[in-house]
Amino acid sequence: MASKSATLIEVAKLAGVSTATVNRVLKQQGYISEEAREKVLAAVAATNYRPNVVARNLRTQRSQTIGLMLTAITVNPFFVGVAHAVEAAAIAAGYRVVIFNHGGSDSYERHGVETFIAQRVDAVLFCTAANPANVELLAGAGIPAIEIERSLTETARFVRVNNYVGARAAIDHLVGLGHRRIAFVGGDPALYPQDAARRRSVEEDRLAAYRDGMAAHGLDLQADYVRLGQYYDLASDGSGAEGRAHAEALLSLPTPPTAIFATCDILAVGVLQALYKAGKKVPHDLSVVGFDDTLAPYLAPQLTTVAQPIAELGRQGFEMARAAIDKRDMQGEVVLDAGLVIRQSTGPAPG
Amino acid sequence: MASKSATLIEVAKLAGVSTATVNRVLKQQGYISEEAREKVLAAVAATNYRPNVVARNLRTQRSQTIGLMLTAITVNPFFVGVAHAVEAAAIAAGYRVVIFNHGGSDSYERHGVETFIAQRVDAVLFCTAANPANVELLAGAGIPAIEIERSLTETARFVRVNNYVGARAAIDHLVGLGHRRIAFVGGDPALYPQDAARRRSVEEDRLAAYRDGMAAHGLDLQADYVRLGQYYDLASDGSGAEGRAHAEALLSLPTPPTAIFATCDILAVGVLQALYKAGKKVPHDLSVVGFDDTLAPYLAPQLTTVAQPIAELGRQGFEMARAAIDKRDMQGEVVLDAGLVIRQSTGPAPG
DNA sequence: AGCGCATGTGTCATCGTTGACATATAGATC
DNA sequence: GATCTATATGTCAACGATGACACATGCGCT
Repeated sequence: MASKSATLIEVAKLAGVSTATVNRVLKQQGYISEEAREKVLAAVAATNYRPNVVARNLRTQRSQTIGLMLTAITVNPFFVGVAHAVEAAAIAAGYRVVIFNHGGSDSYERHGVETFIAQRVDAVLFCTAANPANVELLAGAGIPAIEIERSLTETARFVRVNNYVGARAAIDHLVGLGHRRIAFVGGDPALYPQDAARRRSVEEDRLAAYRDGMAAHGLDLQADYVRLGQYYDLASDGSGAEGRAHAEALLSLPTPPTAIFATCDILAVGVLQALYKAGKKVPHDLSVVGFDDTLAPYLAPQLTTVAQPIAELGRQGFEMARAAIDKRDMQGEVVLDAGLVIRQSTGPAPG
Repeated sequence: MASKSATLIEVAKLAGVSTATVNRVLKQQGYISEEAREKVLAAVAATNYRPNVVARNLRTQRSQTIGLMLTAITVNPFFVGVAHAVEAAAIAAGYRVVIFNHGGSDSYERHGVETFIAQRVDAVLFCTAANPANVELLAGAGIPAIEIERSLTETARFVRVNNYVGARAAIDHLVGLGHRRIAFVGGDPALYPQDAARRRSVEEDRLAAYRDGMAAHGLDLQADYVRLGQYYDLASDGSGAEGRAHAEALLSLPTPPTAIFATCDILAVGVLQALYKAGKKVPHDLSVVGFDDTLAPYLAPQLTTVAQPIAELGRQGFEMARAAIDKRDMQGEVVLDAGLVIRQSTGPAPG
């Protein structure tokens, strides 16, 4: 029918009142007579009026939009989970979310942040930032920034999981099953950006938990069993090549491990693929533990893994953003629990 | 520093020119003297000016935003791929994307569409709509709608893959490997919404290809081998329960099939899980083919599947939206090719 | 000199909503 | 009867960018 929505002015004209009255009726604030209310509501219905959010945002200097900067949503389902949780929380609170994937590129991330600023988003969540400078750009524009999972700045609020405790649970589980030759396949601290505040990074935390866990159980640390690198190639589609290579190397050692702790489910998938190819049965011949709990439903055998509370990370991230927008106080760092989920890929040590 | 970006007026004042001149410099249109250009550019840099997109959108009556209505991004990576492709194309063209997941709920989808209208998005893509009425709401607001993958209306432009040809390739491949007992595990046409224009639906196409393919090769159609239902439970996390149940039923038949064609990778994953649990080796004992090519990199064995050109679906969808926004003519329906990708889950028929 | 055209710049209404402010009436209180 | 308060409504200037329109100036041509 009408190819354009009516405006407030048209509604006011039709109802025979002023725009202020229409506004009061719609906002349910101030004094309105029953008669006026009815006329306005009738006019709203008759014209199929819908408020123009663009005009409102200009007038109120709020966009009711938050920016979400992701690393690569197609590569790791972790980002999908975060995006969905943020979106759900945002919609429930009357906000919109605009998503950007930087794919590891500084300059692309920068472009995204500039777009966010031009849009006057009310806050930006990073999961995770490619370059701290891009996070800090926002401060200059008066827009709060929140970091999820990995923090690169000293200033932005930050929500993450307790990587150390989660990783330690994986080691304890494997040791409890009788494993003594446990390999670690994970992210190399040197390859991933560090926290400006020198908090321990994701990679450092997980690796330290492995080392401490082994030592606590009186087990040797074998350099051969520690394999560090990337979690996945950002340019690819998360094909598991890194995990495959690590597992192949481990299998070709004179004394291969009986268990592999991969600190990302995508690495774990590569490990499973290599084991499948080598004819090893999981968990009969080798046990595998992952980290994140992002792919479990898709795998056979279903993966034992350290579960991140992904939905809660997203929700908390949004809450922090809201608090910052409303200028409410909130603690600068929130740490959530990560706990082991035992499924089918771990079993008693062979022999 | 400045907690607010400068406005055009402030830039103009600083540069000692009018706002029109600043505008001309920034838009690179009309006549500008070199001197004026330099003054303006200097003022822009000095004030760290960034155009206010909200104001621009109000003035130009364009939001440079498109809405993307998805079914459930956390359940099926197919939607992730589409979202990412749409986003990439949109950003390259200077558009933003706002995503909404209806999760199968009519009323939630309706709420999303109303939000899109209030935001004055320039177009909306559905992948896929829950209710045709929600798609048609947009026509009333003068906003073009495009359907991706599945069409429920007669009016919206539509991009999809050739499901019939893709499914037929899967059957031909299995027959070529010597399989004669081929089961079909797929979506029930009765459970999924139909096209108002009575084009053959996704489910009808894939099922027809199976039937025609079997007949073309002179193979019996066994009712036991055709298992129809949902692809996955929208409320869950795509855990493969449906596929597991189908595969277990098929394995318990007096004469089980030697190959299973599952018309969705998530169904195929469930099938693989059931086979794993039953101790069947893939592809030695049974071959499995999926559809979509969304999970291949995560699985062991890597899945032979009918690949949808997901990125191209998203790109084309965006192109259609753009054409509609610019009021350019474009064909109402675009059909892309779906082709088989042979990996590790199919092999010669046993025996 | 007079005209046309290319070049360069400024003015200002407009987009639709908001909310501070002004105004008006009726009833209550002193 | 004067003053105060609660109720009810209207006016209008923002918000910031855009671009149609008007107005210059200078050059070349007849």
